[in-house]
Amino acid sequence: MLIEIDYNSNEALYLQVCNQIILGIATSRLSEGDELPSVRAMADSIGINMHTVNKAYALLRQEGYVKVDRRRGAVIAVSNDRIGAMEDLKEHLRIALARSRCKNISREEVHRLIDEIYGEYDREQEGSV
Amino acid sequence: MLIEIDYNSNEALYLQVCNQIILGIATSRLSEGDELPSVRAMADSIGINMHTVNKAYALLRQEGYVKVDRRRGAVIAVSNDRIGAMEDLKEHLRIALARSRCKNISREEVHRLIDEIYGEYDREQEGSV
DNA sequence: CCTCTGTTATATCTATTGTATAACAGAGGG
DNA sequence: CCCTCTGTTATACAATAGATATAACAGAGG
Repeated sequence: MLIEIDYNSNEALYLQVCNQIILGIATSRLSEGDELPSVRAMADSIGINMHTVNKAYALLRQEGYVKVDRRRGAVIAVSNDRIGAMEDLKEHLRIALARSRCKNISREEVHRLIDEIYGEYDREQEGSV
Repeated sequence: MLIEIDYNSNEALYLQVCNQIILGIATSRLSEGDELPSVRAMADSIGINMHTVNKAYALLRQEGYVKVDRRRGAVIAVSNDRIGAMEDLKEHLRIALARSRCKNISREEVHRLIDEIYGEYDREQEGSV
């Protein structure tokens, strides 16, 4: 899977890598059991340091998106800790929705936006694998 | 309005201040025209440095939640740049929903969560002012 | 004039981020 | 058995962000 780094973004490099892989899983461009490139290969291909990729992989493992074999490297393996994920999402939404509520974005508009994003996920899903 | 700092959080102090004020506006504990304490008074009351509060206020101004008079200090004044707010929300949701989708949280559950959070906003709204 | 406001300029310290070089242990292939 | 690849760890270094501290400035008002 292609990872693209935005150097103009104020988001840390290792988080960009992390998030793009999670997006890859959500859109089924990456599936359970798929192997990620080695930290060195990934670092080479996107032109950043090995340790930065290693930090991203370690975070992905900690958050339950990959498991790591000594030989196979990082393998997509999503743990289903639904309760924790639900709490994390709620905490994020609490502040994100507060911002949009201040800006007069209605609950219905948020619902529509959710559906729109899920639509994007499904659309990307078809053109892959 | 009472601001509470969580020193165990990994969120920056100035962001905690910023977010709690935005939550205050969303729940109508703060209303258009209300004056925030001066940066020095706020810093004193929550036990942090003046510059940290100043950074929070500057960010609130930049994101369009307050205006600043030389004499009155920071005053709640929400700009309604709906388009920008919508884009920001979408960008945040794209990655947040990807995470929850990986953890098998359904679109319907997200919709329910949205309503639940809006319920919290409305409930807090009644017991204030 | 004195006081309060946000703002700015320094300086200092710590933590985070990113890069760099190097080495280690385990697993597999020739 | 050796060579190579894997993640992992240990350093070191530079740059940036976060938080504190002291100090001063200009504007507005009593």
